Amino acid sequence: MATRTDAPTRREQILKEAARLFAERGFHGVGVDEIGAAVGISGPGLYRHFPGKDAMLAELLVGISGQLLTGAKQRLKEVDGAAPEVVLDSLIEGHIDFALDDRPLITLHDRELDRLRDSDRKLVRQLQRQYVELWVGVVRALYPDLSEPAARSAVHSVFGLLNSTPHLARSGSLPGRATTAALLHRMARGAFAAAGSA
Amino acid sequence: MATRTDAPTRREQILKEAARLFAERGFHGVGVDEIGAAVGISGPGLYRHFPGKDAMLAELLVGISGQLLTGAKQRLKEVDGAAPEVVLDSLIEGHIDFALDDRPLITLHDRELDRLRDSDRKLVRQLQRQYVELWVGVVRALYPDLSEPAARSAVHSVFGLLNSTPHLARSGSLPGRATTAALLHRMARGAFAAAGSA
DNA sequence: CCTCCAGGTTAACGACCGCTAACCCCGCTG
DNA sequence: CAGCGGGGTTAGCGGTCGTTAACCTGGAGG
Repeated sequence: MATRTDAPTRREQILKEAARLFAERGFHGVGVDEIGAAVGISGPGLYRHFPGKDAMLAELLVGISGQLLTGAKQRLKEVDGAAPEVVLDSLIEGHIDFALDDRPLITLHDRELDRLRDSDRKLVRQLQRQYVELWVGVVRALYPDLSEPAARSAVHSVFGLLNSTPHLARSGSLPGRATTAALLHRMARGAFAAAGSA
Repeated sequence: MATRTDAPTRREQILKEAARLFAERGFHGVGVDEIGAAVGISGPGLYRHFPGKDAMLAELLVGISGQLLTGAKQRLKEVDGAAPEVVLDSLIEGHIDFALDDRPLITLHDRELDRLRDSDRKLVRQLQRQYVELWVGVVRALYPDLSEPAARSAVHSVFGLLNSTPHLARSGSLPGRATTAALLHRMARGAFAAAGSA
């Protein structure tokens, strides 16, 4: 993992603030002036960096889906040949890291997809589908009795479980990141195990 | 359960269609004209039934939260004194029924809360909190080793799991309502069990 | 038969929002 | 030092949206 140390570019600032605002108030609920104000410039100045408001959302959603997918592929390669439990644990860990570190993006990811242009939406959906199918393969390797539709449903449901992190913030004082991550990990494993014992 | 057989009133039609549209395109993404068109009247005719667009959303969200809470209380009364497993199963069953039968409402429920007036939002949050606390009590009765914050996190996460039903529709042809419900139920139990074995 | 009202209609207003136009400033570079 | 381009600014246009105003209509009640 090549951790960035240099200062974020203006584009990156904008994307980050836009993600936060979109997650908080919805795509249509945020004006370009607010996004500009959040990075210290005002309104139309954004158009020096993006062709339009839609483009920001598109770049965010494509970026998320791509990151999730390539991260998962990377992890699959790293643990290549290991037992299915190990592979699944790695996938779960990766998803939890993402859900805990980029909550606004996780929120956007399944909330604002329909606000995209057709071509962008197709791309995002394709990336998402690949990500899901990757999980489905691993889950079925671990629980061969699970039918493919059932495995797919189970994967989607576990995503729902892991992506609940934004709600955890609001509720009572989460007891430290590591503890929360461990709890989520256990629950995901437990959910899959229960799904597998048809 | 007193099942309704009489025709739905116009108000109810409007609420139903508004829920569907809000879930599909977001509160700000739907115009009053579209809501009107969905029930066969046009635009400002809605104002004979609601004081404004916000009021529709408010009534929907308050309604959902209230229904979930009173339904759960009802179930608690029905199985009063039973073993904790039985009580939890009943809660899970109720939530799954709701998630499968009223997907648009489930979607709205955690997506558009911030679009409400302060007073309405407070009310909804209070109802939601009561619902959560009711679950937390049952979960902790069944898994006494679980700390209260952990139990609360677990409950929120299982809600995320159960509320993933809208995503199941999009993906592959869910194999019948009963099968899906059974799968979700098993997974929820498995997730709680895994959370409980700290 | 007249009245009235619930429940519609269309027209239009005012606010807001995304985006463009026109202009400006400043730090490079030849 | 001239020029120029990246990255800002403000003013304003065009369209959309929520809401109100004014008007209409069919059926129930006295």
